[in-house]
Amino acid sequence: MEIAKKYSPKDIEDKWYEAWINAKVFKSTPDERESYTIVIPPPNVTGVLHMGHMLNNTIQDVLIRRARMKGFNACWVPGTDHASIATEAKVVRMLREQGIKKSDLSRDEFLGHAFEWKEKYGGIILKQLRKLGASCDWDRTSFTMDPEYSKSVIQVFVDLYNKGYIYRANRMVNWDPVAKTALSDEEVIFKEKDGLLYHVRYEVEGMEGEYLTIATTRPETILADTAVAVHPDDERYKHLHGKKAIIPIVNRAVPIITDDYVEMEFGTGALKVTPAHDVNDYEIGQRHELEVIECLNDDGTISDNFPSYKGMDRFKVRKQIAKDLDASGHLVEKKQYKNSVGHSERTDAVIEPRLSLQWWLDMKKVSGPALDAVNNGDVELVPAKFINTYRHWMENVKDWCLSRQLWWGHQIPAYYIKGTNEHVVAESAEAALELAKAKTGKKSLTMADLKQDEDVLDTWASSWLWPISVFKGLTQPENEDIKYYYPTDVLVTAPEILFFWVARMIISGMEYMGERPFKHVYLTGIVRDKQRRKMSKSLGNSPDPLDLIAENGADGVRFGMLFSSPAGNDLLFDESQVEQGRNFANKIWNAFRFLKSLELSEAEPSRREALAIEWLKNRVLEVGVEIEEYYDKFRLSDALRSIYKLIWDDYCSWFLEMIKPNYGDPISKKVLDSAIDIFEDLLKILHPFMPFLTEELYHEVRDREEEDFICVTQMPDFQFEAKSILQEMELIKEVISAVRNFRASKQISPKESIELYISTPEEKVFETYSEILVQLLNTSKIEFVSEKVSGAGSIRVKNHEFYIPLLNVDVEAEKDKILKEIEYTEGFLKSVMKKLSNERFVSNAPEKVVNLEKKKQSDAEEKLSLLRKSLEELG
RNA sequence: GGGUUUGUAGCUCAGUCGGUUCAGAGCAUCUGUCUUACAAACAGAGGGUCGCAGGUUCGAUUCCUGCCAAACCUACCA
Repeated sequence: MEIAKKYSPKDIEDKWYEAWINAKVFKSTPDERESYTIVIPPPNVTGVLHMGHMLNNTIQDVLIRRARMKGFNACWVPGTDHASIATEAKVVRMLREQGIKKSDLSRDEFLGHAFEWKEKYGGIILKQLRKLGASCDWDRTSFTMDPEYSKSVIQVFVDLYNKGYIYRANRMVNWDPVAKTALSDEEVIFKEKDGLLYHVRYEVEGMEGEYLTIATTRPETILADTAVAVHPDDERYKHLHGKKAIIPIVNRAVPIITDDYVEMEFGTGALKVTPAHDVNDYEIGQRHELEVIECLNDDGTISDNFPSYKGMDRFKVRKQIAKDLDASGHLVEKKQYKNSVGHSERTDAVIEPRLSLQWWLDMKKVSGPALDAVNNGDVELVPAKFINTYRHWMENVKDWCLSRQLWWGHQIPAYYIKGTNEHVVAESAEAALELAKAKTGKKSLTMADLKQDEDVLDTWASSWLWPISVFKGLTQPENEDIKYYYPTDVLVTAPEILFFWVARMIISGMEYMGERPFKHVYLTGIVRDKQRRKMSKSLGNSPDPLDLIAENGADGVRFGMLFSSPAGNDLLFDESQVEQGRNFANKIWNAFRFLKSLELSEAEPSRREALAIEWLKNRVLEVGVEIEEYYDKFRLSDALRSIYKLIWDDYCSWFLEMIKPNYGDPISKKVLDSAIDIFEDLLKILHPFMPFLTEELYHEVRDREEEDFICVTQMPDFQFEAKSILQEMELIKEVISAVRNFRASKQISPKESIELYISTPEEKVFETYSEILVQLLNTSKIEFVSEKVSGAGSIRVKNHEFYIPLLNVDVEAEKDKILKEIEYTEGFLKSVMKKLSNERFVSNAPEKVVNLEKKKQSDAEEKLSLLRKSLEELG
């Protein structure tokens, strides 16, 4: 049968993925083997595959496939996150397009639409992951709003509440006026923005003509000012202490207060205080018991209390008020000013600090064990440099705002008792009713007297349970799965969500399982383009992963992603790397084609063939050990690089050339069998990185049943001990390169055979390998000599000298070459001698080092005499 | 502002508990070759005062200090 000249992934990849799924090879159930577990960082249910996912999931797949082949019971749990804000926003937009307003719907109606949307469009990303070859146990696919998962989220909330860790309080929160919800600190992204710093003067009450000038970036909040603050030691303003200032526009008199928070050097040294709309002002307000006036609605427009501006958007009002202040002579100046402004992670809206009543988790109460777990290495971060960041965050952790003013999510299980200020927290309405009866002493209470909190929980307050709840560890605490799979082995995720998610999973793991949720956290880099720009939709610099796969095959893309991305380093994605992967696949394909093309003979292996096989076997062991070490350190790109070179250089460039029969000749069946055995080992080693190609070839290179999959075979055992053949072959390879180089420089065609004369103290070695030299150098004759051969060019490798007869020997060029070598060696010897004649070196340096220098000396001297002799012989 | 990390060939990165084989790899570049598995290939070659300046040492790319540059995290500077 004719085998295609080029590897064509598209015919092959879908075929094997289907075969794997049908045979359920990725399915895992607890058994007597040791488990190796990875839980996928659940992508947003709204998500589509982007390059970041590709990197992330390729890494997970490599780790899980390798574990499977190392004899572990490997389990990779896939799933999606309900992503409350992002999904709700998407559903609201979809409804709006259909002419439906969210405000016209009841909660249940809205959720009905949302679930419908989720069923229809959600989880596309999981289907896309199959194209990548992800070997997930799809039967375990989880969703953070699955009924049982939800139950565990509520269970945890109730438990934390009962422990006194969760409380409800009116505080400054990060308000997203577009999504109309509170956000946690982690959901706020600060961006440098060019803005204006307005200097505005306020008249001092009772002192006509006396003004106090403040500086602000937000003149619109003037409406809600309730004080002006100066530093207590500021001489400029001492005469104003205790007076009042009149706020322009609203003409309200507010106290002039003193507070250390004010920096004298900044702006004018006077600060307008707006407790309702600024975090610091709020704190100042608390210290001075200031009135709190709100001027903004939850959507960022001016409230009805200020009729002349009511309903205007905060940014429009800023300009309008600046104009009005200018008109009334209160605006002193406007300065260009750069400051960092908080934006919503999900909607990109400018965050409005706002006072509101929310649920909070007291992080200090729960974070201790999680900090220890990382500090003492129980949870290992890879690369380790992230430990400091983690520690810093954990040591300064702030309370977590848990509630979100949304519908899509887990509704907070708090129930308010009508006609009272009381509430109860319980896992169900029925339980809540009982609690309420007990609390109020009123047995007559009914469901109608309870009203559940309208808000839902922050998404991360459900995904922080992921490694536990995908195994139902909270709802069925003693079940087989949780006992078997928890703790998981490695979490692969992006450093961006170290606090959002990783830290919180460790917290919940320690709190609810009393044990780390994972042993290792592999933090990937960010995928950037060649110019180091982050890949993003808005920049349009991100290739579509599915297109890439279609063009180059999943194996090629996987190779491209991992070939140059050490843990923790950003990945500068370049399609040429994917091409390199595609080329590599093709190279292997062609090696396979070669193996299949040979005619067979019954001959015994020649010495050349036997040596080649023996050498390669040892080489595979040597590199295999190296690869194992890389895996242990999660250095996947180094592991891949080693495999790449092992296959391309050692197997293809050297080994196959060594055993290649003369054109038209058959090959010994025994030799081919060995070559195929080793080829299969190489396929296994490569399989985690390039699963499709290796599966295909594993089935093609020898006849196999379809279900005899490479992905569930065991890795070869790498028991390596250094053997002399490895060193000797290195020397032979070096000689071969040197002779090829010589041929190239003399423009001798590879077709033209040459004679090779060798002058060496180790004739035996060259005698042994002579057949390999003949094969790879196209020599017609190899002879050992002790004298120079006349009419020949010469080359030297270490202390071996080689002569190759030439028709025209350029004696002068030969001399030049030797002179240059002499010059270099003399210089080298001189530097060695300088060291050795240094009294302090000889007496201080370790004996080993001194001996090495002495060896360098004798080697160099030997080489010099060899060179000088050659020079003499040339005349 | 605070903290962390990084600076080695054109690019992406290894490496050094200070001392042969230490200045490396892959890609890119250049030169030959359509050599009978593979031109998506083969055979070769060139390329770096290891960011800069000091210090410690017999010896520093490797340790220390300072400087310069970059990246990331973090912070309320109106």
